[in-house]
Amino acid sequence: MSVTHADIWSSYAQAALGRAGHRSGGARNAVVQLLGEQDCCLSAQEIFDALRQRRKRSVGLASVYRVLELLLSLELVQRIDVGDGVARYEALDPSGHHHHHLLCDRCGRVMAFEDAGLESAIDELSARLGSEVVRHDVLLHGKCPDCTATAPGD
Amino acid sequence: MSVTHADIWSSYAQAALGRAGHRSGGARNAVVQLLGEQDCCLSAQEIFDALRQRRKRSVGLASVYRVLELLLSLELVQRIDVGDGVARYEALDPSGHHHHHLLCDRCGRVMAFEDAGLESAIDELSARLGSEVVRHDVLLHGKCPDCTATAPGD
DNA sequence: TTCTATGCAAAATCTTTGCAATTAG
DNA sequence: CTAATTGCAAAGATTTTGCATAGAA
Repeated sequence: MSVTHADIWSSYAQAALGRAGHRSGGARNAVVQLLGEQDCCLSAQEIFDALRQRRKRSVGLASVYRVLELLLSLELVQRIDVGDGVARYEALDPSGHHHHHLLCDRCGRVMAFEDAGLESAIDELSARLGSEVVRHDVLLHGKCPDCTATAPGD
Repeated sequence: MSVTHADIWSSYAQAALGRAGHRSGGARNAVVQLLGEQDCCLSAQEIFDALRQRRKRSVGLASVYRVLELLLSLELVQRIDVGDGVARYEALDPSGHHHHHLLCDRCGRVMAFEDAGLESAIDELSARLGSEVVRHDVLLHGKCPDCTATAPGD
């Protein structure tokens, strides 16, 4: 089996956790592994459900939240809020490479996309504002490609 | 007294509510009036507190939430989520003119800003994606001008 | 008069915290 | 052996809902 993208982030995260003085543990390893495998964000409940399916001994939901909080504090993951009252989390690429999100108002799906033009516009904007900007999130509301095809117009 | 910007949005919102078949009521009028006066977003609790101060008879927090839900469904307001677990709301300008938000990670303040370059980058992006994009939110994380001046670097 | 709007209280959600037991180093 | 990690249950916080009353048209 080859080294996957998932493994790369997981190893990176585990190393950062170790460097920060944290011990290893079953629940945290499982969450880190799962997050590394994702293409887009997951809620704590979704992580809990996914881990419950793949592991014998269940992971506590509280542990999921605690792991996410820890990963957030080390800036290993990012919190995404699409406005439905549920926080979602996704791995942060240490290279700074990142994507943004499209929320489909019809089917509720959250999709990732990238755009170089957007990045440079935000870079210029950051320079213009009298503020130190360390991160940015762009959320588009609309219809995903599937829903656009299925129900064009509205 | 002149016609303020606040009055313009309030009248517009009241007209839209009437057109949609809703009756007038004290709580809703107060929320609409308050939202019209704001330059940036407010949480339900902030709206509740502000109205409690200015009115004799208190407005129920549940009513605030119900009014906000109604205004959202008529697309008269927009919901903003900066990731602290509290939803914020602000009036939507019917002309489409809008701003975005900077969350100060140091003092927690949310500020509004506008940027034409950002808007055109998003317009081009929308055209490129195979999706109908109806709205977009940009959230910057960093330090507001005050905090940048007070505590540069970190 | 009729039906919406409102306030209060209870319920539902999502998230955090307390604590005892487990487990890594 | 020592201290961090974990799971469960309880507590918190935010938002929604039920219901009886007040109020608009």
